[in-house]
Amino acid sequence: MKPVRVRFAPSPTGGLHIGGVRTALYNYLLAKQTGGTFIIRIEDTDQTRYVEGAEEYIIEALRWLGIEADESPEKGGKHAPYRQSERKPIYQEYVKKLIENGSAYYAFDTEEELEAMRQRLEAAKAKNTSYNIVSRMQMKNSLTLPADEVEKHLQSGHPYVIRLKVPAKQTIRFKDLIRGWVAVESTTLDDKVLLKSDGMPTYHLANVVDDHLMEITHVIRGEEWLPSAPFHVLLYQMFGWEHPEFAHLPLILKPDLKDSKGRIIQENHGKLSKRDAEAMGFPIFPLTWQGSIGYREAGYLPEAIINFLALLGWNPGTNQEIFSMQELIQLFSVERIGKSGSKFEIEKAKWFNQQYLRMKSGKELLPYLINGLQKAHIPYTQYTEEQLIAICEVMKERATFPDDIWQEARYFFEKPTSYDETIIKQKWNQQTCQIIAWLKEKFAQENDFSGQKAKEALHQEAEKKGLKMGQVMPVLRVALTGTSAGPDLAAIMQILGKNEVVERLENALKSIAIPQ
RNA sequence: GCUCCGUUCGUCUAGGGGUUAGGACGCAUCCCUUUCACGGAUGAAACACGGGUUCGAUUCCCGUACGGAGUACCA
Repeated sequence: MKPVRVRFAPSPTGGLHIGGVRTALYNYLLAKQTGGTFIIRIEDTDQTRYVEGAEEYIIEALRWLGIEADESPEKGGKHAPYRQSERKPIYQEYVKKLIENGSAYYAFDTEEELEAMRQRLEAAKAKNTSYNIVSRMQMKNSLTLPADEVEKHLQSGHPYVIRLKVPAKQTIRFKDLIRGWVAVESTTLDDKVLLKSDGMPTYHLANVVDDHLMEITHVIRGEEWLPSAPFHVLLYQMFGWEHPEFAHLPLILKPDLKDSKGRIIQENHGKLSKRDAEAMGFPIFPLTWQGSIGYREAGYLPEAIINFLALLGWNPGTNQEIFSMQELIQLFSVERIGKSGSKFEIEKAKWFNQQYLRMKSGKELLPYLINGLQKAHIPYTQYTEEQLIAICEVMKERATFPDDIWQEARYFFEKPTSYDETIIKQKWNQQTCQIIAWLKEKFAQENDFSGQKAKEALHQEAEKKGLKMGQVMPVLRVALTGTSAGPDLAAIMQILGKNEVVERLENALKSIAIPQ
């Protein structure tokens, strides 16, 4: 495939929605695969919705995920500026061409007049209540007003918009890379506003002009744009330009509400929204944004998010599930994107997270551990770096998130304050107590303590006393950690070290009463 | 309402005129294990419906139902 030029064009109206991330990802993958160019363009033509910091946030969020632009407002590029608000004169220049060739016209109607028109048409039970080929002849615009009056309005600074003059009886066809041929009758289209009264372009104008000027070859965007694609095709036609390829991505849908067993409590439909995500307890933004926790802060790894998102609507046709960004770049293809929306099931994302967590070495996990401990104000200076790495190694198999490493094993950092009652009731007795006491003495005298040796010693002693491992190991575990579950005891003792082990055994012997 | 789009296990999906309809997540059972987790094995679980076309349709065509998106001087 020839090198493509694609763009991700968000509005800086808030945090970057996870659906937007997937759109950016697909664009990025195609660009990198073809040796093409991935552009970030900021669509900030609605000044009323502009949010301070949103643009920086979007760039930073994509960067965290490993999606870096080749051309962007930050980086620049041969088609700068990449912020639409800075391109205002360009749109005005181009829309003039449309006026000149009769493809667009001035409209002077006030908001009240537009509302009146809608109500009139609704009352008349009209099928189409929009400003269109029929209704425009009743309105105040350069099609109905005499030329001199139009001129007068324009000169006097009377507010106006420029509207697209949708042609009569034309079938607009275009081929969508995902959906195939889409056809719409021009009669059903309305005369969209191209230039707003504040002189800013609407999405439709800005998008077409910029995509053409920036030599975009493939427009890959969400399905919510499919209904307006005919307008864009029309605009390309009117400008006398060839339109880029279109690919409209299926939507990401909200998941059903489920209980802990995965049974559906409530079936949900519709586009995933921030509200839904927050109500169901999973992030919607990559990074925390204005109090809404991000995937990063919730403990998701960027590789996992990328992998999960890549497979939400696309698949390579094989049974492979785990993909690095490099593999995705190699394997991605627009043809293999599905047509229907995908429900966003966070359980699968967690599974990916677990997979990627396990692939990391203890050393790679160390910063996550330290960060988590610091945040929770849990002291850890009693351990060397090697010991902390060993904790990561031993815990990562049973963790989904980095914080699980210490949350599932607090006993590494704090001596047990209570002991699992079930185990105590079942196995804490005269005999096992004796063994623990014996072990304590033995370890205390040991010069060359090791977890493995300690475990073996226990093994032998238990055998001598005619006890099974199943009777004595849980007792040792509960004495050492207070819990009944966790990693191999030899590993735990190794990390804890001789003194700590002896001390904890002593504490246990003192504080646990033998049940009657 | 109108326009456009869609529909394979609960979910993400593979497949495609003749298949025991495949995989993954989740769920269940068993094995491994001192335990939890990991791992392994097994299981329950799907072609929305109705008409065509055809020797044969889940696959192709047409309807219906259901779902979604759009319908702003928002993107």
